[in-house]
Amino acid sequence: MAKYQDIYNTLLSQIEDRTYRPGEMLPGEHELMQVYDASRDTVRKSLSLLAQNGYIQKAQGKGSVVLDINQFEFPLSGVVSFHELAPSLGKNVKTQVVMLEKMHPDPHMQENLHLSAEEYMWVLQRVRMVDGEAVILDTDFLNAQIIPHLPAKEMKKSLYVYLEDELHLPISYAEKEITCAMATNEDRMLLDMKNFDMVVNVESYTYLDDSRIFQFTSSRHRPDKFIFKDFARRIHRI
Amino acid sequence: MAKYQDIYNTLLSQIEDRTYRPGEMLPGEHELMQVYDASRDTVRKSLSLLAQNGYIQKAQGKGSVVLDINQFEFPLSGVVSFHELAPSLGKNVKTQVVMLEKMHPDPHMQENLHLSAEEYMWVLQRVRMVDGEAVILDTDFLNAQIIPHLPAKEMKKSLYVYLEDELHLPISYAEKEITCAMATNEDRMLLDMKNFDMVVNVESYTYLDDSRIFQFTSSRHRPDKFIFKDFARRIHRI
DNA sequence: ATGTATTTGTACGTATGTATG
DNA sequence: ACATACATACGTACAAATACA
Repeated sequence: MAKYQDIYNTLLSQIEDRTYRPGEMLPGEHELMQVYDASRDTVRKSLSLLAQNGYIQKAQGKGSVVLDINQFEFPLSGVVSFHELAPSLGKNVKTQVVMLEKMHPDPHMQENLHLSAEEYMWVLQRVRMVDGEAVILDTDFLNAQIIPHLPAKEMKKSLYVYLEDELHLPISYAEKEITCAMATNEDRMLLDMKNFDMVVNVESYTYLDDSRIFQFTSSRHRPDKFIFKDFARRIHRI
Repeated sequence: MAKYQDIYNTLLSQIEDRTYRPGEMLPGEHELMQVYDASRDTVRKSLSLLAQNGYIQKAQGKGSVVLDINQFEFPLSGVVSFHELAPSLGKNVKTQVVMLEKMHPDPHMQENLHLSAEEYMWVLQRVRMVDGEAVILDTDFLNAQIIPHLPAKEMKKSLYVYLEDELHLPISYAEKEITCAMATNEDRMLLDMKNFDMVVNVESYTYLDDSRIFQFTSSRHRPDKFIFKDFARRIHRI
């Protein structure tokens, strides 16, 4: 763990446990240098990370103020798995594995995962139950050349925990696309759709450190249970 | 313009005009130091910005590879206004101003915009037409203490251009929340809803450099015309 | 209104560590 | 084993914005 990451994690914990409350100023950079026995460069890296992720706002001549956002759950924002954010939902959350198969990709998935027809992919389908209702249908397609084994019992917990902690795969970044779609028969079979006739479809492509794609996921949500929160800084060009 | 921003903008232009194509490597940091007569620190700041925004992927020991995303439009991602992204939609786009009024905020908006009952806010309602169909209903609530005048004719173009170029307001960051909602009578009156009975509602809170909130926006989209793309890097904690 | 101290922003230099080829 | 490239960390200096006496 690099020093600047240590400082980032410590400050983040202190923001989350309200040692530093929204509206309050963080200690200045010089003070943090002394507290953590670090150079200004290192302290500034940590603060920049906090600012990027929406925890603080920096202001020249003033200091860094703690923002009062990020106090709620941040479903789907960033590259976060369902089980990582489940605790913050504070609900009764369960996962049912509907399908787990190794197969050849069809032409569409060959393109999505950059596979040839002879190679293999995993297809993992899971239903997410919140408070006893089936409200999310996740279908994952994984490059089986990168992930040879996928134990079914692990999949009831977190795919990401298995990939990172067991396989030490360096998950790096993701592209996501959110759209609406009409509910399919599969949606109606596997989800408690009530009277809704649409779903929110979140498609994501996940990449490793070396920019290899290893996962494509379609996550279909019942519309009343869907929420996406985002924090973004404005980028001024020219 | 700081040097690192210059380098960022130059490299970004070169990525967009395909001087550097997806899959290709950028020049190494030492080469960029010579090209731009800059220190390594400065070059690295530029590259980090490109990586944050999804244009390149850096890899220790290898270099920086250009990613092939961000080639499409990025609707709503980041803090971007409708008119800024309209050209990338490449469609026939028009805006109708439905309402522009200065009034006192109700209790709900007093809380959203941090206003007292005696202060004023602007309410700006606009319908976005794409290819002749009314598909987006934007309702903006703006702190009238920060923005005293709001000329109606400017609003047919871009609110953000007016706020930044005319008023020099330092727009800094935004929180957004995407949910689904049943279409209201207002939605059905102002939008071409076809047979859809739901809308996608994007609520956003926009802040200035000093963390003052100055805008709350509700943007209601017909579901078949809604798309949101996101790029996110995984943050590893502890 | 002015000057001074404080705080963050930018830029440069140097050294060492780590991953890749 | 070696060279290359990025990552981290330390230092210094000055600029720009802010706060305050």
